[in-house]
Amino acid sequence: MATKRKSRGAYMISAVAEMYEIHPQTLRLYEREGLLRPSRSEGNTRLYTDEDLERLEFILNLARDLGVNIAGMAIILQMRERMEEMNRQMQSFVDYVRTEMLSKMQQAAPVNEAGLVPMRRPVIVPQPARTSQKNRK
Amino acid sequence: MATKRKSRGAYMISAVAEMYEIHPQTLRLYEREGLLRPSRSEGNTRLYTDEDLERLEFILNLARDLGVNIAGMAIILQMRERMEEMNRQMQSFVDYVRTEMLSKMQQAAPVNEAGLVPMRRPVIVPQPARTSQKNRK
DNA sequence: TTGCTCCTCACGTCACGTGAGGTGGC
DNA sequence: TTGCTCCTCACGTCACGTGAGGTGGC
Repeated sequence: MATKRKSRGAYMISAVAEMYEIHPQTLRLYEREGLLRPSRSEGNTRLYTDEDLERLEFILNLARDLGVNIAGMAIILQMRERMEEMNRQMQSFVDYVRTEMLSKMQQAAPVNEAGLVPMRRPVIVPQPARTSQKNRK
Repeated sequence: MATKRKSRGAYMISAVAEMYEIHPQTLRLYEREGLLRPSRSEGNTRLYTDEDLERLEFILNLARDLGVNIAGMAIILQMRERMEEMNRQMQSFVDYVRTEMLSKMQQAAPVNEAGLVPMRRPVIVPQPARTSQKNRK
C-alpha cells in the first residue's frame, strides 16, 4: 500500500491494476462513479498519472482499510480538498502577518524581530491534512 | 429534515424515532456503531439531548440523501470536528492579530484603526463547515 | 395491565467487486 | 496473430435497515 512511484509517466489500466492488486473493472467503476478522472490516449485508452495514483492510494485506503463506500469516498475526498485549501489560506495569512508586522514595526520603531511575535501567541501551526485520519481509531 | 427543536429536554427513543421517521432499531444500530452516544437514565433508557439530535440530523443527511455508509459517516463526522476546530483556531488567530497589531501600532505611532489592516489582505474569513457538502454535486 | 424500554436473531435489498463475453486498435 | 484496450451484463457477498420475539421497569 505504501508503494512508491518514481517515474513521471502515465500508466495503462493493467499496470495500475497490477501495482495495487485491484481489478481493472474496479478502476473503471471508480471512474464511472467520479472518484478518478484519468486522461485518455487518442485511442481512448485510460492513462493514469502520478497524481491519479496518489488519489487512488487514498481511495484504496478508504475502501479497503476503512470500509467506506463510494458515496462516502466522494464526500471525504471533497472535504480533504477543502481542508488542504484552508491550510494553504491559513499559511498564507500567517506569512502575511509576519512580514506585514515586521515592516510596520520597523517602520514605526525598530525592534528585534523576536519581540514582534510574542511567544505566548495561540498555537495555530496547521498540521497538513494528508493521511492523518489513518492513524485515528 | 429541517425539523427545528425548541425545548432543552431529553428525548426517549420512540420520540426521536417519530420526529425523524426512523426505526428505533436503526437508532440503536447507529449507537452500536459509535455514531451516536445518547446518555442513559437510571433505568438504562436512552436519552437523546438536543446535541445528540443535531448530530443525528447530520447523520441522516449523510445516510438518506447522500447514501454514505456507517464507516464513511464515522470518518466524515470526525473530519467535520477537525474542520470546526481549525475554524476556531483560525478565528482566534485573526482576533489575536487584530488586537495585537492595534495595540502595537498605537503604542508605536497612533493611526486610525482602519489603516491598520490593509484592504488587500488575503481573504481568509472561513465559511463554517456545517452542511455545505449538501449543496455540492 | 398497558405501553414503553431493553436485547438478540434473522431476513430482504442493494451496493460493490469481479467475472464473462464480445469489440476494436496498436 | 497476440495481448492489450474498450464496453455491458450479471452474479455472489455483505452491510444496512427493519421486523419478530422475548424481557423488564415505570
